[in-house]
Amino acid sequence: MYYEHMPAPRPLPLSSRPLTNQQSAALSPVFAALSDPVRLRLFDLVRRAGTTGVCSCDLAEPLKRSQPTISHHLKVLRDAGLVQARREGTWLWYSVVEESLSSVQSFILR
Amino acid sequence: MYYEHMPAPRPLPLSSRPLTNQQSAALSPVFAALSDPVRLRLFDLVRRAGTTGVCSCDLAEPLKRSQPTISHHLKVLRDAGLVQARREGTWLWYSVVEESLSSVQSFILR
DNA sequence: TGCATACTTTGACAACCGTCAATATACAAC
DNA sequence: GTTGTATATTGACGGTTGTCAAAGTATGCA
Repeated sequence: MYYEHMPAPRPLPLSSRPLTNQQSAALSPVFAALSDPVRLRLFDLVRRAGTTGVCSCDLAEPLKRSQPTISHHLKVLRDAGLVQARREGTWLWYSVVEESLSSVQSFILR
Repeated sequence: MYYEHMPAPRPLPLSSRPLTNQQSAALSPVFAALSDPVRLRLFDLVRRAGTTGVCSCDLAEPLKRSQPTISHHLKVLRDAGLVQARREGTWLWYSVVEESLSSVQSFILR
């Protein structure tokens, strides 16, 4: 029940304090990692591979980029904490880090 | 009720098709607009101003950047469709574009 | 017309980014 | 060891980005 003299609920659950310098400095690299179209598709392909993961050698061809370029982009995604690699013999299996997008999600709903 | 010969439901609601070239090209500018720490705080400040909006002149001081730099960042956010400006006399009132983060949200839940 | 305020554009600079060829490293099999 | 495959690193290239000072544009007011 509502009383007119009470404040109306906010339409969005905005956080009570502005984003701090540290918060934005921690969050922006995640956005930066996803700011390149090739990396977006790369992340999507890795995510589709699920827990099994995907071999980096299978990523260069669909993205039409050289092997060093794919390796570079995977490093950016790794440094941002979005994907991880597990070695199995000669191969590296890439998979997404679960909950790695939670900071982005929190910012959207902030 | 489950039958063993039926496929188990996926743990995440992954889209059935990989991200296309066009989709990633449309999405990456939004991430790019949020890939700078100053712009993240800028967007946050504008969002806090709600439908009233905020005057650009009140944004330079808290972010410790020159007025042309703030103007540049606001243009990036505008070009990405994240914020909009409404003129009122000499002032420009900036406010967020509602639902502008829905594409990011869709990608996260993809 | 002139002046003041709010904001944008221009131009310049260093730093960073995406890309690839070449090279290097890691691992497996022989 | 050597050879082959998978991946990473280096180095270089043009292009982009964040920043500010300076100049330009737009609006309001006298």
